[in-house]
Amino acid sequence: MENRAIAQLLAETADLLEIGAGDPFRIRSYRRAAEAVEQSTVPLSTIADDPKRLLEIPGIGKGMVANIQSIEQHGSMPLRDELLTRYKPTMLELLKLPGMGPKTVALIFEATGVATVDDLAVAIDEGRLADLPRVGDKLIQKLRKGIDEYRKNSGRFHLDDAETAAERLTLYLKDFPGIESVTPAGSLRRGRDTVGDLDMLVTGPACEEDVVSGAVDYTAAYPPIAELIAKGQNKVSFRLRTGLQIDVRLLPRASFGAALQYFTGSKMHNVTVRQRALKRGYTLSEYALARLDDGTQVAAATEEDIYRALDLDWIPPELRENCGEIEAAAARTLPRLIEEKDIRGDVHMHTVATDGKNTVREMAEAGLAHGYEYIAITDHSKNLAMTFGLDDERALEHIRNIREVDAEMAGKIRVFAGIEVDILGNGALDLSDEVLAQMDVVIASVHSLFSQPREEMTARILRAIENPYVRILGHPTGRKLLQRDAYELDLPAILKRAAKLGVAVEHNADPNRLDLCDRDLRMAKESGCRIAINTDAHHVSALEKMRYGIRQLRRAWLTPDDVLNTRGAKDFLAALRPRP
DNA sequence: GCCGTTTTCGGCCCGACTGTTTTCAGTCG
Repeated sequence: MENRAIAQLLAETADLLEIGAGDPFRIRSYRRAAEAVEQSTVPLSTIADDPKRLLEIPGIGKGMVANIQSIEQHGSMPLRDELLTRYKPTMLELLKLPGMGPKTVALIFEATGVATVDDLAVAIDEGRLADLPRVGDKLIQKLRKGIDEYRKNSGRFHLDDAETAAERLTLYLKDFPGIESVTPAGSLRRGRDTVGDLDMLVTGPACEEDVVSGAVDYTAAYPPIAELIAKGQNKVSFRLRTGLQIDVRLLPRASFGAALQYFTGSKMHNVTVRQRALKRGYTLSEYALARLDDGTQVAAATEEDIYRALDLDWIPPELRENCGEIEAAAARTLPRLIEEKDIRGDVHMHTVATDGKNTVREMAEAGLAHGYEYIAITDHSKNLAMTFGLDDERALEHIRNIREVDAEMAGKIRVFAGIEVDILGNGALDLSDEVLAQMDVVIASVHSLFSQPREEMTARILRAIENPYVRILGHPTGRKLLQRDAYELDLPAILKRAAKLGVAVEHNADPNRLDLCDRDLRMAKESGCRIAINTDAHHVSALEKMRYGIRQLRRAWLTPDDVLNTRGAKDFLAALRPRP
């Protein structure tokens, strides 16, 4: 079974335990184990009969080894089976409704037998919840609304959309006298590939305790608010029409570092940091790190102060997932993560020759303006007819055009001639080897392979990268975030073969693709694969999207050495698979 | 159920807000 499926079963068990009012610490163990399994780069099915290796994973103990083995053998485990005799798996979707926690799910289920979202809607309409303790009109209205929302959207948002919403809100808030800074925290700051809601921290003289109510009122009056969810002393929560929920906290300057640390998370990172604080005789909250005995503040103004007081190096937000970053910060061995300024070339982009919006020259000038030393023009090949893809003849003409621009731009930026060549149904490529031989950069991309069985698609890709002219594998997972059309591929097998052949894998920085998630990127690195990041730009403005992809690389702990296009033009080409 | 610079038992993070209470439980992040 896939790691993701195993993790799903463990997380499900945690939810069921919670509905059954099980031991909270036991529940946490199941959650932690689910996360550990999900994040593991080793397919657990390959080591399920090796308890020693399973136990090496933090969060997996003896009990979980038995659970994982049972899942591998029977597709479930005793505890889950037992819980499912009492509860129904569909009850788990009820937990996703705002206002519905495990206690309420259990209460409603026991009183009315409601176990699905649809049942709940009917029960509300029939007034069957009216007599339940702790279920008043307000909660029923909230649930009714939550059901509508639940049916409408998936509830997560692309990074760029979240960032745009954050920027707009920032402009509004900064107009208020005494608000000095507005900072996104939460999963946006950690650079998750999608964000569920937006946490915004606001500080300045207007956020001091005695005057903050003015700024709170001003925040709650933000015109685009579609629904005000909560408004308290220093917190405002609301939803925009798009469905994006935003939580705004207004905090005094003196505790800003503690607040930023606290609200950046992740949850597990915070739990571990606070445990460390306790061991050292401190307690950590969103207001300060303080001594346990007399409450004296030790650090609060900046994140650096807080981490330092706990004998830790400052930890980049992208690493704060409790995946070893705290141990590394204690040992002073955090890596120097890759940054956007390390990238010296963008090596996948399109022009008017196919479905791009700008000319070769315009793309080159945009690359130059971006500070790049080189770009690669990689238009589509003919099989993607809807993009007016290039056949052999047009491809050769396109190369001549690119070489001309390259010559004109000499001394300023290099322009490589390339192609994004389509993989056909039998795994062959749709341009001749003679033409591919002329290209500096040949990207074989996983297109037009929808709804094929996993083995079939994997086999096609493996065959395609055997072609000696292929230097980069494009869209290696075919993933499109928030859509269901991602290919199900045997990624470990593909990465292993690509590493062997010297074929690099691309990481597409477009925020609705982000082809490789952080775990995939770690897997690529561990497989010995080379990685190239690019924007797949169809327009000059798309070069800006590089920053979103960089955050995924950072989340995977990658350094400049791990990424090919941190090298200069010559070294970049030399690091690709040698041409025949 | 996991874990160990107060180890094989006894711990396990912290606070705000809401709605339903008449002193607080449940949810959320």
